Amino acid sequence: MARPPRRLLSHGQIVATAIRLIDSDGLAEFSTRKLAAALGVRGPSLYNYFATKEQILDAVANEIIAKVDISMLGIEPWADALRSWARSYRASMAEHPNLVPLLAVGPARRPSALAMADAVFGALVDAGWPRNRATHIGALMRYFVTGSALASFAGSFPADPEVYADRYPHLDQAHLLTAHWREVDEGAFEMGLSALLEGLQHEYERIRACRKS
Amino acid sequence: MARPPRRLLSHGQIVATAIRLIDSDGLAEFSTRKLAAALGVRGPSLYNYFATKEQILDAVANEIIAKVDISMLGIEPWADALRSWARSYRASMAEHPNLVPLLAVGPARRPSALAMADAVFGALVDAGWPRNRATHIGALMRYFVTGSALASFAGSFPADPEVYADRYPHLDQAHLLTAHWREVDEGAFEMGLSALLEGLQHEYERIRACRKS
DNA sequence: CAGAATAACTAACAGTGGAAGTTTTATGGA
DNA sequence: TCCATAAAACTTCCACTGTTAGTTATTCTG
Repeated sequence: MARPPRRLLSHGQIVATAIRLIDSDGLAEFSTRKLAAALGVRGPSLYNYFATKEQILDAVANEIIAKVDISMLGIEPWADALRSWARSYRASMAEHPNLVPLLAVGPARRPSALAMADAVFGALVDAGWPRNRATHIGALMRYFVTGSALASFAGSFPADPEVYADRYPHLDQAHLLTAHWREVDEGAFEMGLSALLEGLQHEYERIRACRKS
Repeated sequence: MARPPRRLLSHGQIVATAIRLIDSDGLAEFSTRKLAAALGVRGPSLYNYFATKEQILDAVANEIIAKVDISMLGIEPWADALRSWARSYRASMAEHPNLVPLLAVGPARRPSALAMADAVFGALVDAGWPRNRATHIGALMRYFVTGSALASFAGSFPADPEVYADRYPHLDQAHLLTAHWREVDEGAFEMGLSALLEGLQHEYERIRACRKS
């Protein structure tokens, strides 16, 4: 086929199909040829739209992060806002577990990730956090949220009781974890989020007390 | 070359060389042929020692986690022990940033990771935490530590000030982050760790208060 | 001392990301 | 209206990947 009457593809279409393929088959199975086939086209045609496979994946990551709700930042009190944002952030990644490894490598030059970092940092500074502390909080929240989305904790334990016998005396019930991994992961996330925010709240009050004196 | 007088390789040697290669060239560049070449051997010979590339990487992950210090667990007070363990855990991964993605996917069947989970869980239960709470704490600590090791927060911001102009008003200083990424990441980790442990300490006291009444 | 197991090898497979060059179409300027 | 150019698909090709199959020579075992 030579040049068709009209463009057969679009950036948005390619990204959407890539997300669908990665969701269903995993990141390791994802290739440019399979993506092209799913779009009804041959492999190299994709290079008319993206220069490299990496750029396609970058656009995918950008798309996912763009769906994180950041509207509460700067509006609700900082700790409440941080809690809601963290939940939305985690939920967005949990919808696409296969591409969390992509999302975990940082803002890079992705607009949506930079916009999110900007909103978080701005909300914290406006709330009275010193700038260096606000930077730390942005970082540590990302650590926690991406860590919690990256891989299931509960689901990664072997379901076979034999594994634990004798060798790991405290893990005698661990083989039951896989059955409830969703609740365990969610519970751990919520417990960690509450602990983190409680600790930060105390630090905030200590800093305010110092300022006033 | 036919069968040599003596085995040319060993599991330990293969794993050590794999770690060296991944540290220097990255996970994406790592291939069985390159590993074999570094060992003075042709590609398929590795399959006399490991059934798949994945098993080699699994052995690599096991080796790294085996170096995490867990000796304080069950000896020091639980919160102190958790702090020291988390630092050692993070330090072990930070020495090999290129293979953190491997380590992040959970205990699987790796002996060293299961031993670590066993020690953490045991220490918490012995300290009086309810078992389901101890499970959550083990999970959320792993979330935070792997998240903090997975990718530099500070180092992932573009160093080019142009990127931030106008679009991201609060990030006007973000281009300076890359220069100090080590301190920023370390500071964020320590701040998060302290906040997390402070929050958990409060929760612990609340639970103890309930028990006594 | 015969034969089995071992540990290296070469050759080959299907699949990968990507580059080069080809062909046809749409479009903008004279 | 005609033509040059750029666009967007194509085919072909390359080096590389993980892995399997089959070969060969050596060592170990009965």
